[in-house]
Amino acid sequence: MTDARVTQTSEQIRRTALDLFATDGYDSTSIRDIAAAVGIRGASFYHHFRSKEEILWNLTERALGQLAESWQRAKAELSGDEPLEALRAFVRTGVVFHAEQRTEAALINSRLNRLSDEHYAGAVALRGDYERELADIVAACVATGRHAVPDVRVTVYAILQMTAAIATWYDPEGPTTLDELTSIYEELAVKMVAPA
Amino acid sequence: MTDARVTQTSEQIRRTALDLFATDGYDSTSIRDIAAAVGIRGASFYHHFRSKEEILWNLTERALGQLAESWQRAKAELSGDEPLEALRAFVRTGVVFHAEQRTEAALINSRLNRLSDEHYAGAVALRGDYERELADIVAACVATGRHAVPDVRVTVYAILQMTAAIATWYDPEGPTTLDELTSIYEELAVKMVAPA
DNA sequence: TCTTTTGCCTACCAAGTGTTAGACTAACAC
DNA sequence: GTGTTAGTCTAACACTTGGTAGGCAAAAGA
Repeated sequence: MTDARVTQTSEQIRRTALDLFATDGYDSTSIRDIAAAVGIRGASFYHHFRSKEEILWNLTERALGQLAESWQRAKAELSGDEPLEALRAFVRTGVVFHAEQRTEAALINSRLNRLSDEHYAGAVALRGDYERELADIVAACVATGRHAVPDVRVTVYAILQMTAAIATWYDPEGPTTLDELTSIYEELAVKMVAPA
Repeated sequence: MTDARVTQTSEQIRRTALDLFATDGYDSTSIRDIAAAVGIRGASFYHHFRSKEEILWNLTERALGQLAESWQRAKAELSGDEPLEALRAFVRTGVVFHAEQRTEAALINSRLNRLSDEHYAGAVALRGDYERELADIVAACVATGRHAVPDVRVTVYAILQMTAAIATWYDPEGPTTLDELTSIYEELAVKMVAPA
């Protein structure tokens, strides 16, 4: 058994654990809960993962990777270097991720501190990379002179977190479609960097 | 022992529990953890509270009450009925609350779902009242014709949640003072309702 | 003074926790 | 066929969980 191993069962465990962690929280989800939902016994879980923390990290790393990757893809498709377009694209991918991958988002937006020290540091670093992307964009917007912001750092947090919160309330069956949601958020973000 | 009872020890238990819930989470804080931090044994906790859930609800209700109350106070001091001033005041009190009462904020911004069904419903109702206050303000802004917003409901969530998130990152020792923070957020919120 | 209440204690309970040991079966490699 | 591996199982370990029973000392009320 290696870490990278991906079998049918281990993948099913991952999916199930992700769901349960997102719904009930990491602490109140037991190995036996996960195993039962997959149709095996608790002990068999340990054939696929070394510990409960390992699967948490495994899922967290994946989720952070997906978020970063979706932004990198969008970034690559960006033509020209108009920073406002980058801002729009960044917000768009953020909204889509948090609305579509709500369980993954719930994981990375909440208790990272259940991870071991190294893994926690790793997660914080990955999240920091992502945050820095937005900080650079906002700074570039301001640098054009055509936009202004009361404080770059705080504005970045505000944009990041109003986006992240989508995962906690968005309902695909609700009154707002994903398309509407992305354009609403794009507009809000653009307004936030509007000249004073 | 009644619910409303407030003694020295029970107050100390409340404070300690609030801290531990905010730091470690409700699930991973045991009655014995709380008791030990207060200097009593686990069993003595039950002299002051009927159950673990009771103290969670007790703290949650207080925190929601404090938030609502601080807004009601600010609202009462509002002169004139310029809705933009109300928006500024609402954001201001929200920022101050989430920056100063970070532990209380952490409690109400996370797992309300550990509450019993009735208490959960109560908490959601209280939060709903608070949210509706902002919704009314934003709607009033739009109604003047001098402001516009892509979508009232979503904008309300965005403002509410960028504010709530302050509790997770704000550091009083950090580079931004509370005064600066409030004016940054006021400005951001005002921009968000700027005419399109 | 006697009685009640307050506030804490020790000791316990039943259930659940993450995790390990060791055995078994089925499939695959040679 | 033989050896190895994957994947599961039962059983257990040591410990923690929320909560209870009942007792004991000090204070308060009569």
